[in-house]
Amino acid sequence: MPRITLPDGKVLEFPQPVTGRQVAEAIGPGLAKKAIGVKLDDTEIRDLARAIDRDCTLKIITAKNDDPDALYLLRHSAAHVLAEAICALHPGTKLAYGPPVDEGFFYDLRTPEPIREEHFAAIEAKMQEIVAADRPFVRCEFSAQEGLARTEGDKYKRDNAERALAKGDDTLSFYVSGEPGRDWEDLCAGPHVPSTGWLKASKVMSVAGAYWHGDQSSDQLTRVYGTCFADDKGLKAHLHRIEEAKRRNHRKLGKEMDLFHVEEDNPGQVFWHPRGWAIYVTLMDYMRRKQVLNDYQEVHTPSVMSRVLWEKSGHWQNYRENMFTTESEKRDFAIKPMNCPGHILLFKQGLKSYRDLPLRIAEFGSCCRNEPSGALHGIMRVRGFVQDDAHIFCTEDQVEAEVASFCRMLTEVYADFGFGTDRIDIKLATRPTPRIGDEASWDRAEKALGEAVKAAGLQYTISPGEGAFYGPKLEFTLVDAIGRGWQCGTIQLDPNLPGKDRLDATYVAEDGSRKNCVMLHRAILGSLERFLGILIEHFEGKFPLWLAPEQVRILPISDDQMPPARALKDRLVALGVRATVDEQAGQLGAKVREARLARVNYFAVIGGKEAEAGTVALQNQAGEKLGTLPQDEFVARILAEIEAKTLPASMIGSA
RNA sequence: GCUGCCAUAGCUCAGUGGUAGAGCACCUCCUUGGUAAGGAGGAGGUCGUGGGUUCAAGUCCCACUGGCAGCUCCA
Repeated sequence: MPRITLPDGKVLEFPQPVTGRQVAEAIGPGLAKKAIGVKLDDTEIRDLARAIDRDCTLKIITAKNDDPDALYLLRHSAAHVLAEAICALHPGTKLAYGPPVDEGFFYDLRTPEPIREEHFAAIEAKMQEIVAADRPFVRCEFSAQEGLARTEGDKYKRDNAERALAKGDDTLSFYVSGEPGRDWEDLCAGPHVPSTGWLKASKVMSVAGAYWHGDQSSDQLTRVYGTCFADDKGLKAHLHRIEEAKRRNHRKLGKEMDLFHVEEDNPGQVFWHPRGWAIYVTLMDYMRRKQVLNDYQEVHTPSVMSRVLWEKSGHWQNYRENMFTTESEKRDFAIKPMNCPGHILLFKQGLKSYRDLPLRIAEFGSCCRNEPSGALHGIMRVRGFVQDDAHIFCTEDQVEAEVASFCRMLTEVYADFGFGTDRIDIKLATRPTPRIGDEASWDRAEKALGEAVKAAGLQYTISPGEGAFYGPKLEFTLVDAIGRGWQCGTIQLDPNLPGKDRLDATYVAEDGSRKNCVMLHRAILGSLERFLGILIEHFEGKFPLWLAPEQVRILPISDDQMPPARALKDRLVALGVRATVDEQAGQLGAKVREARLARVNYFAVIGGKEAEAGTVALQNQAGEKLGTLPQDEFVARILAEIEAKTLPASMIGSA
């Protein structure tokens, strides 16, 4: 006698097991028509046609672009349609695995001939046929034995089936797209939408290689990516977002705006051009100021350190293949991939008292990591980079307060770049396996981090098992202007590295005894290179004034205004403003066009009238004409806007 | 690192086995102008590198390097 509780708290009672569809019908026929599945107890998504025989809470899932559960169902089902289409067009195709993912779904399979982009149109046409036929997804359940028999000779599906059984399932389910025995079927746990007709807004996106179970030594499969939305509108919006991402690509804008380049013979290391470096330095100066205000002390430690030190820190044993090494007079050295060992050595100079703690040591640490070539990506993932790194040496009792104050500093910083708390996603990564340390200290550590986030007035979710082997960590992900997430900030509790067995960082406690401190590894921007890449994409190269590489360009109308134009530029430069004069001969229209394309924030026109009156005619990057104003007023306005770190009008408010 | 795709002028790209092209940028000259392109001329290339097929290779084949996408990785 299932008692079913609806999201609004209403309870429906049924005399016998019911299907999701029957529940929907009981609520209303309109809803039943729109329903594509149900979610039980907020955890289990099920087919509409499956019977429910227990008490539960239930949500009817309808096809909506903003409901992750709906997208899950649609995409999982679309993966079947894709696979069926490929099987039809490429006989002999072996199916492996086809789950929904963040932006859509994929299907891993092995085809007799390689699938290429030129096949997409045919695959999509076939998919549309299947969708138009509006065939039902029919769940067929078999006993373990019968199910296994059905996968006989099919390496991948057999393996999937065995894994499902090993996991504890006692039956195996297949989904038929249509009529059992006649139409295409696939071993699949489900769930699926009621019929293929729901999958109108599907598209094949790309093709890539993948390995069976992600194992490089295993079979190479073809992974075909697709996506699916509730309707055309959702699909179009998605395709538009992809176009947006292309337009904002930092590699493209970096070239276009002359910010940096990477040499073909030196992959993974950035050559910063004057304009890019101007932003970089601004970022660094800004963080330096923030750190001072938050009681950090800036230091600088060596880039190359002896193997002896890396052995003590454990990096030589555990991180070797990611380090660039060198040698001198028969001794091995490594370029630092991290700053923590150096900071501990620095901490250990002189005797530290409990009165010195917490001690916050910051460094714009230039690190090199020998990343695999395939991982490199523009300036986002490089082999040489600088972190806004700092280590907080403290006692276990001080951890919570330190983490809370870090959270406050971090939200202030992010807000200055236009990421308000609604654009920060916080995860608490908890104890992994394997790990070191006893359960009680993990309990305390995880609790301290969680409480600290709350104390800072923020919310977090748990990321189970994702902590470092030595301690839990918080990870801060920024959501950019087009909704993409970028993990930047982090704070990790580490009792290991400063511990007795590693670098042994101690202080004299109140009772005169020596105690080991714990340390917090923390960064807000992460890698400056990567953060700048994120900013380029977030702002589409149209930086807020305080960050912009060229803040003001002065446009004289003719050579006669060159002297006053240069004088105004010199005045601005002396005040720390990044200002230039367009010295080219040419018409004003051309100069305005170039200034806008170069994403200069403000351009100040000086013609005969302005020169005489000591004014400028002002326009901004967006093309808004801001009128004619006295030069004094203009200068004051620029300085005020830099000081206020005003964000571009288009970036204010959340998306 | 693995798989697939890609590599032509500073940039964006065309060139489908038979004499290397366009637009923009650059240089020179003319033009001194009022808010998104004034005009004329010029220079610019070992077609990523190395091998092979061919009478002939930017074009076809192989390897390497780099880039892109995905995988994997990110103690």
